[in-house]
Amino acid sequence: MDSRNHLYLVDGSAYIFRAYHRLPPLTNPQGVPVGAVYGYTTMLWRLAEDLHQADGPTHLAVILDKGSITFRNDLYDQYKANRPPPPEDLKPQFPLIRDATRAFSLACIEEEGLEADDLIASYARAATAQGWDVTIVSSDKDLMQLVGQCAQGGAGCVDMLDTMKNQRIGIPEVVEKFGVPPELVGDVLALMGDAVDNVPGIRGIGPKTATKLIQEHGGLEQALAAAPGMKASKLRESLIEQADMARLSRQLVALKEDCPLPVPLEDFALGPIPPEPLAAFLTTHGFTSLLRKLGAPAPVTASAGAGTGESAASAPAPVESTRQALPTWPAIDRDAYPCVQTMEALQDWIARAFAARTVAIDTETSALDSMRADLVGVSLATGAGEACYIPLGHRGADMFAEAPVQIPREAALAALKPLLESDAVLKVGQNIKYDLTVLARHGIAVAPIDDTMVMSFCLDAGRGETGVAGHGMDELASRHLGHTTMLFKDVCGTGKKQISFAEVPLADATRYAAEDAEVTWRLHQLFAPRLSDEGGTRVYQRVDRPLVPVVAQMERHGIRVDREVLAGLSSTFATEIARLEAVIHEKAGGPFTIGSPKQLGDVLFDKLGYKGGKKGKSGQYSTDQSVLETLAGQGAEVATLVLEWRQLSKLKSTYTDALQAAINPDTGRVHTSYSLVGAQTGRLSSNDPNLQNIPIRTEIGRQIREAFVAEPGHVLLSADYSQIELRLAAHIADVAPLREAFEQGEDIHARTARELFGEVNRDTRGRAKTINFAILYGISRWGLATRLGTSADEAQAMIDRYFERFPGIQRYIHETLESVRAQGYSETLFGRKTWFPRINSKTQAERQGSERAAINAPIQGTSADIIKRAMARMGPALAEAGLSRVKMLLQVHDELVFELPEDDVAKASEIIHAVMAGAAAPAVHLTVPLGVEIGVGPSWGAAH
DNA sequence: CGCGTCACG
DNA sequence: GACGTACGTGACGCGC
Repeated sequence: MDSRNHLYLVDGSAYIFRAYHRLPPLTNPQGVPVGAVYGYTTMLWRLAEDLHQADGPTHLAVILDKGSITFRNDLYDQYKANRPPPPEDLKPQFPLIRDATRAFSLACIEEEGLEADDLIASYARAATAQGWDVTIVSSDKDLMQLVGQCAQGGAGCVDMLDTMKNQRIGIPEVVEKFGVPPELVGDVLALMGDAVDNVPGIRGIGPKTATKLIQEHGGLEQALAAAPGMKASKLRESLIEQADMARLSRQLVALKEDCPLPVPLEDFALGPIPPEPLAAFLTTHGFTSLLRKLGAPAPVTASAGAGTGESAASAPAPVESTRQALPTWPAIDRDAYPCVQTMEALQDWIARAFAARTVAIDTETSALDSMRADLVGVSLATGAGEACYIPLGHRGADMFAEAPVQIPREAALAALKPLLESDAVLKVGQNIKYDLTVLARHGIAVAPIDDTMVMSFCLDAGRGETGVAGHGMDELASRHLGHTTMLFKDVCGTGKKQISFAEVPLADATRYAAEDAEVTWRLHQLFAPRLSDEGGTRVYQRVDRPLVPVVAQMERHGIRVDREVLAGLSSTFATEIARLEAVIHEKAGGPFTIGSPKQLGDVLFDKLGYKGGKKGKSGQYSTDQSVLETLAGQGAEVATLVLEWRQLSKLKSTYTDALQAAINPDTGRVHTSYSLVGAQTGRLSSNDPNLQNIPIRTEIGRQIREAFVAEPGHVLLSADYSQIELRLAAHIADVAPLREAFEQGEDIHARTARELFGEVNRDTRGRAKTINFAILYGISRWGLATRLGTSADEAQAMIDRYFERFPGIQRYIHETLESVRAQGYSETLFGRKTWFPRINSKTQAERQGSERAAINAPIQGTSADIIKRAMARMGPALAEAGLSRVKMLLQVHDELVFELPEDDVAKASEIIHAVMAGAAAPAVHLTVPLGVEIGVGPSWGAAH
């Protein structure tokens, strides 16, 4: 047993910010928000529990920030100037953090003019100098500079503990994160800067480049000194020009290790924790299950609700039950998984899965495209530490090596099929749509299913510091399980040396694949109760989960694309592009790369001397469409030519060339992949290729839609919601005149024009249309002014007029923002949440951006919910009408595209119309009708 | 890899 | 008073 002293330094301020964002907005019995306090309290509890462990704390102190002005502001007045003020419902929690610390009878240190980081650094140094070990409880990257410090004979060691991820951070973890040892972390930070603390760094250098430079040169000063000798580049210039900024940044990120210590180290010694003050604190705030653990009787009244406004049907459990229920699993041991190579072993696992009733599955394949990938193996997980890998298509490492022993693929799949199709066993996957598609190609219809990626999306859309919380497995494992997964590149490598999963040795493949299944299983255990506690059940169960197999089937159907039509367009475009290029070069007085905005800007504004060039932040002239149109309006023919060149280049490279390459050789069709978690509002997104942005607005682009065709004897049917977002705005904001107009089937923009201007003509209708859209997108007078070509004052007058005629809109905007500011998220009519972590940002642009997005999200999101409900119902409705030959192929936000036999058109139109128009009911009764327009034709173009 | 640009709803 | 910001996406080419 180690008798050395071990000091724990808790970075309290950083912790509560993270706890605040991760935990639901709980309140104590007095109605005071305590979500972050609760998280903090449980963290202290867990640390206190380690008190008797061999490696546990002998001394502990909580370090807090005090005030906001520190010596760093003397170095750089902009330091932390971008920091948003804490959210309103976090502010009252700060003093409670001190209360909580005192309740545990622990030391709490804060000093004016010093950041918590500096106090931590100074205490860490003092402690290690005396030979103590130190653990810093934080995940702050600045503090990673302190890790290690094991140097001078017998002195103590420093590591970090991220309690949220339950992860120890030692030298290897720091090297993994920064690519350099702790003593060089400050140099990397100085180059990359830090947007949150407003440390400038060097513009254009991010984490990758910063790490590379420090690795190569061994330090900041060395890198700066080497700059003049580098080959001419933007990077070289930046390093030379901004060297002083980098040096300033280096000072800002340096930790002050010689602060006077306000309280001597010895005073942090831990003894048994006196229960009385703690019990009183827990009682006051209604932390009942911790009270129970303490052995005190829980008061009956102390159950604080989550206060999310959910209906009684999904009444939240008592305050901390969600967190308290966190299972205590053993750490993931990826070396312990069996590789299933015999039929007997496989049958054993199938039996276990039937008994468990829930099995996580993951398929391993040879490619990312689920329509082209070959199945290489399947992994299963039935519990913590219970996972296996079943190799099915592994090869030898090279042409001379024998393939490893495997169950023949078809035999194994035949054995798995009853399990995967059994109603009695829930199959859980991370992005299970992929596995559904792969297995469907082998005749297996996997059901019923849950998807941890989609569950995460229903819980946490928009969450996370960047505003975009990832929902990928590696990120979820790290965030929720504190586990760092093996990465695909760890087993297959990257770039030229990348190998197919089929060539991975079975031992590695088993570690990787079975771990993924186990992680998925664990995530499912966490997410299922969270969904019911946090009110996400409704939208997950009723909207997104049913959609998964539907979308998988749409992807599998794909759409027929006529290669000849595309090739013809490509060649026409190529000729015209070449002609334009010649003329443009002639007018420019010499050749240049038209596709380079940089070169084009120089040609237009420097060489040809046109006026009106504006350089942006990057020092480059803007040459976007609006700029070129302005020039063209002033008679610059070259601008017109460039616009034409741009249009054709775009169409050729993005569509007519790329779509030909996207035709699947096996099916002869194009299969997009939809992301169910791509858009924060709940919309789908489409990729590889994106079939949601096929041209339609210009005649020349529209020709591309002619290439999307039906099979012989069939037609394409396009059904789209007309003005769905405006209709929803009229319903949600209760705008009587707009509702009435929709009921009467009036032209909605004309009606708006009549309300705003008193008369309807081409001009007023156009302006009204612009304003209607501005409302949906979250209005700003400047934005509207730009679109209308008027002054901001006139735009403001227009907005005032709009609010006056449609007071419901103003009320909606006000109430939506109030609610998002207080709760942190918006909600659609069907209960889908979108989080806006920057809604209270101090940076105006950031805050206003969030506000506009928050105004738009309930409308765009409700529209997304409605079409998703229609999609989920479409298959059964068509089947019931005997229309099983009708296939749904595409979704483009407010449009569905079907392929069907010509004979089915009349009957199918009726069903499709009914399903789409009625998709909100019965969950939501809309006070406006949903209009659906249907078109039919031999091609997508003709169906519009 | 970051940026500018542009295709869609 | 200014921010050449109206919301949400994905893909391409350029230049490093």
